[in-house]
This record gives sequence, C-alpha cells and structure tokens, in this order.
Amino acid sequence: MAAPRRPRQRGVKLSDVAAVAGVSLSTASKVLSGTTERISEETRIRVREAAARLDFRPNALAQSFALGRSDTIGVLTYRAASTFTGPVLVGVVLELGANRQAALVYDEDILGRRQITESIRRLQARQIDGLIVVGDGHEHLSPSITHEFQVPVTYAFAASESPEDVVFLPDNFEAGRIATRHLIERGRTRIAHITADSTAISVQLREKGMLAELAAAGLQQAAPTRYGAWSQAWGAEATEGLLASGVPVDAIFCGNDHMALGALDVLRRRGVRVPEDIAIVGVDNWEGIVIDQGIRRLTTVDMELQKLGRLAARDVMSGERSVGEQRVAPTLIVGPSS
Amino acid sequence: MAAPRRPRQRGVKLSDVAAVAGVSLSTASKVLSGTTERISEETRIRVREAAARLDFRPNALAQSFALGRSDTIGVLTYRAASTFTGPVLVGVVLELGANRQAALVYDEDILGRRQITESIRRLQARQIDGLIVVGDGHEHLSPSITHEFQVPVTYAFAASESPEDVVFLPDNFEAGRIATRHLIERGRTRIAHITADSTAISVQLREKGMLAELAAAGLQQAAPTRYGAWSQAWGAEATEGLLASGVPVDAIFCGNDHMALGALDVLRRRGVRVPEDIAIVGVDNWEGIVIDQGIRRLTTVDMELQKLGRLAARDVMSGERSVGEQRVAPTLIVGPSS
DNA sequence: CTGAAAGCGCTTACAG
DNA sequence: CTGAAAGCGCTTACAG
Repeated sequence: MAAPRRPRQRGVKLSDVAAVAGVSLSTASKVLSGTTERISEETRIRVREAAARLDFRPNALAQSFALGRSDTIGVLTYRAASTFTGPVLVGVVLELGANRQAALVYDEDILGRRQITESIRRLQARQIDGLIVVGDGHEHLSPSITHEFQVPVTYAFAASESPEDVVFLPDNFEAGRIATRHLIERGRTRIAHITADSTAISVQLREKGMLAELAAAGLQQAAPTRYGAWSQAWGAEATEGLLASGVPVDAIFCGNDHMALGALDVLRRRGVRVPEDIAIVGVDNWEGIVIDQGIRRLTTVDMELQKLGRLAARDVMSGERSVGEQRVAPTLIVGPSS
Repeated sequence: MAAPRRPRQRGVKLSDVAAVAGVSLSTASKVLSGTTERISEETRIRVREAAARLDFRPNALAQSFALGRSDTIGVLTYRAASTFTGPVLVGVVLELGANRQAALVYDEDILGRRQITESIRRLQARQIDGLIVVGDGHEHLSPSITHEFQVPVTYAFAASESPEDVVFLPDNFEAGRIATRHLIERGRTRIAHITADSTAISVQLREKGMLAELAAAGLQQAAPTRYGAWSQAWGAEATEGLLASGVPVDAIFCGNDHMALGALDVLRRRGVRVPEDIAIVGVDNWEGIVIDQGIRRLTTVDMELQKLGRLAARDVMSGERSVGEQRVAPTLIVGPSS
C-alpha cells in the first residue's frame, strides 16, 4: 500500500485548549482524561469549556502511542467467506466497532502454520490489544496460539487444542434439547430424528441433546435416527423412508433447515398435515430456506452465530475473562411447522 | 472500555538495531524504511543483519504517530447484519486486512443524521485514512458525507446523493443481460420474466437489461412481465399463471432465486422438463436455495457482493480513484436448470 | 491543586 | 554517505 504521507490534519490540539483555558498542558490533559486527581472545579470547567469551544478531539494516534494501546483487535479467520463464518465475523466487527475498537482481519489457512507465523508477527507489530481467532465450528481443532501473545486471545466458533483457552462455541447439545422440548411441549410423543452423517460432531451433539430431553420426559425416539447429508434431498428421502416404514410419528426433528424443508415438501405432497399430523423443526434459521418473502415457513433453532461473534468480541475486550469453553445458547424460533 | 494501561511490551526497538549495527538511529531508520536516499551498500547490509538478528519489528503505533497515518479505514454501515450487506462487509474487512488496514466499523442509522454526526466525529478523531460507507443497495439514497472528511470516501452498495462520489453498486442491468444472453445462447427464443414489485430499482434494471438483450437478438418477451414479490410462493404462483395462459414459453428469467425455485417446483410437478422444455435462471446465487448439499440445482446470476466490498476497499486505499458510479459485473453461474 | 519536563519510538529535514 | 536534533501530540510521574 505505502500510503502517501498525508499533510497532517492541522486540527485543534490539547496545547491549544490549555492555552485558551489558561492552564498548563498537563492540567488540561488531566481534566479531559477524567483522572481522579484533585483539580479545582473551577479549572475543570474552564478546561472543558475551552475544549468544547474549540471543538477539541484528542488525536487518537498520539494517545495510542503514549498509552501503548492500539484500540485495535486482531482477528484471525479461517475461511471467513464461508457460510457460517460470515455471520460470526460480522458479529465480531460490529461489536468491536460499538466499543470503538478497530478490527485487523487476517484470513489465513490456520492449519498451515507457515503463513500463520507471518500473520502473528504482523499482529504483534501492530500492537493489537487482543486477538480473536474465528474458526469454522466444531469440526476442526485450531492450534492454540494464545502463548504467542501478551494480550487476551479468544476463540470464536473454533475449538482450540488447549483447554486453557477461552473458547466460544455454539451449543449444539442445547439445540437438540430445545427443539425436542418444544415438540414435547406441543404434545408430541413420537419424535423422529433425521440428520447428517454421524461423524460430524455437531450431528452427535444435537442428537445427544434430543435424547437427553426425550429421556427427561420419559420418552424414546419414535424411530432410529436416520443419518445422511445436510441436504434437502436427503431430508425428503429420509422422510419418505420414515413414512414407508409405517412407524407412527408425530414430529420430526431435522438436523438443519434444508432437511426440514425436504421433509415439509414430502409431507405436504403425501397429504400429511403439518403440523397437525406431523410437526417439523429444523436448525440454522437459514434465511432463504426458513423465510420466503418475509413469511416464515419453518420452526427452527437459530444457532446465534452473530451473537457468538459479539460475545467473543466482548470477552476479548473485557477485564474479567472466563477460561474454558463457553457455550452460546441457541434460540428456538417458532414457525408454522410446529 | 477504558482498557487498562498495559505494561509496555518491551520489545526490540530501532535504537537497539542502530546500536548493534553501529550506526545512528536515522541511518537505521532510512535503511529499514527503504528510502531512496543513498546509503552505502555495506551499511545497508549491516543494519539489515542487525534487524534480522534482533528480530526487530517496528512499533506500528510509533510509526503511525510519526507519519500521521493510522492504517485504519473507517466503515460506516447501515444495517450491517442484513441479508445482502453482510457479504459486502465481509469483503470489505477481508480486503482491508489483506492490505494491513484495520477496519473501524460503526453501524448506524445513516438516515438519522443525529447519530451519524457523532460517528463522523469519532472517525475523524481516530485519524482514519479513508472511509467506506456501506449501504443496503439501490433502494435508499445515502446522504453524501464525503465533504466531512479530508480522506478518501467510497460508497459500497450504496447510492450516494452526490454524483461526485465514488460509488460501487451491483450491476443489475447487466444481471438481466447476462441471464438473458445465456438463455438465448442456449437457443431459447420464448423467454418470460417473473419478478418482484416494479417499484424496486433493481427490478427495473434487471428487466431493462433483459429487454435490451432481447432486442439485440431481435426477440421480444414471450409474455408480459409478471410483477409480484421476491418469494418462492410468488415464483410458483406466477409460473402457474404463465402456464395457464397458454402462451408458449421455453425459458423463464426469475428476479431472484426464491422465485426460480418456486418456478422449478411447479414445472416439475406439472411434468414440464427443466431445462429441456423450459429453462430457468434466477438471481443472487443464494446459498441454501441454489445449492443443496453441494449440489447445484439452479442456474443463477451472482451479484458478487463480496467482491463489491473488496473493490470498494481497494479503491479507498488506492491513489488513483475514479469518480462516479462503478458497476460491479455480476457472474453467471450455470446449473442444471438451463 | 498546578505545572515543567520527560517519555512513548519512530521519521525526516537539515547540517556536515 | 552519515548523524544530531527536532518533531509528531499526547500522558504521567514528579516537584512544587
């Protein structure tokens, strides 16, 4: 980039304020920085008035330099443009901005240590006040780079190798629970589960959550879990299979919204009433699936990824940080399918 | 926030490098900043070696302060969390980061001038090197705030009130053109158009693009444009109507993917082969509609919003900026529906 | 309660 | 070709 040196924006500086207020630079600084040092009320007022009159705004660059803090948080992302990472990143930068922190975002192949080392060096040189590592969910373990930094490091939507790290992850177990609880509350007792491949951690957790909630209500699955893919096609196929099996079912908890839409489609076509005969719940609150021109068509569980980003950002900026894995609670969003 | 003053990270500084290299601070600085000033090759090497040996990394805070540049770009968003703005923002922050620029993001109600004034003041105080205003597309005119800043201001996905501003917008006209051209190239001659309400600017532009391309090929619309809503339901309804009208049609250009999916559904159900009998093209490349578990089901036009964000970011960082409205070319993505 | 002075770590005219 | 010195605009011990 090599941004050209810009003629310095000759604005009002603190020394101008001090001069107008008739006090010293240090006194002016103390008043405006809101220090607790005792300064006469009269002086305080004079300085504040001068500052207001001159429309003084402290040069953030000088402040940063003097204080050794950058008001910038590093963000290391792994495939930031991908489906689920985007909302996390948006949450991160918005929350940082709301607290006047800039975000320095490096999108790297976190697993390729080579490049990441260079990014780490650059982030350190930038004197970042904290770092947020944004991963891509449960499926990959991110290497822990916490020890590379003197500043707080928080992992968002990333599972770190180290249990000592501050990690924010969506609560997939809870997602399974609240979906199931909702169905039970609606009087459903014969609940089936259609989901993606059983090797995915999120699949396992959502299923466990469902089972826990069923057990708590003294219920069992209406049919064995059907594992497949995250697709609408699979949702449709699995639903066909379920109907064909003849097992009575009054609700289907689907691993995501795509499957739920596939299920909805099949049921409608077969003349099964939704939700009267069979209720459906999906997961993701995936706009474009779940909403059609402002009209919601599915009950779903929102994993609150943007909020997750916000929480991680808040954490890295805060003094009291809590070590370990933080599970971000998902939200049930009730639509016409349940 | 009031970040606590951190004990300064006592790292290696330039004066250390100078001492080890046996040269003055200024000489060391000149060598490492890559100045063009003539300095003996021998000295250059000595300094570089010392820097490498000590693992010297210039303190970015001090550099910023000395140079009067923050390496931070302000980003003023309007409803950043909304559907289409998210990708633009992601593009912006990734492109900035790739060029070592931090993003200071303020999400405000741009139309409410009150708050925005405060944001402008803060951004100025932060000595941002440039500003990107991210809007929500064609439908609202953003007030021009360019004159409030001494630094470059670029509008991304926002129509500014001032024609002097640098504005990046998706090219909806071109979207209509490439969709239509594609259908024509596939031998279609009886092309119909289903879209949202005619008051939306993007609707108008896409339709005009289609008409221009039809005209260029000596064709006319197979049927009058059907205006409705951005929904799958409308796509289905309009398609039913089209079929019922009895007008022969061999392609439908849909205003977005939702409508296209609705159309696809109806045609399939009616036993109409897609694309053999009727081809379909949507717009948005909206994941979750267009792709089902990695399998594409629709031909569509990607409006390249993330790229738009990247281009705007590149623009604001660059020396040669081009005034006026920049149209970002959309991309045709061919799927099985055409 | 107030102020003079040092310091944060660079860059860059300017003099040699 | 090299270096001493001033300067960027704040904050904060420290002395009064």
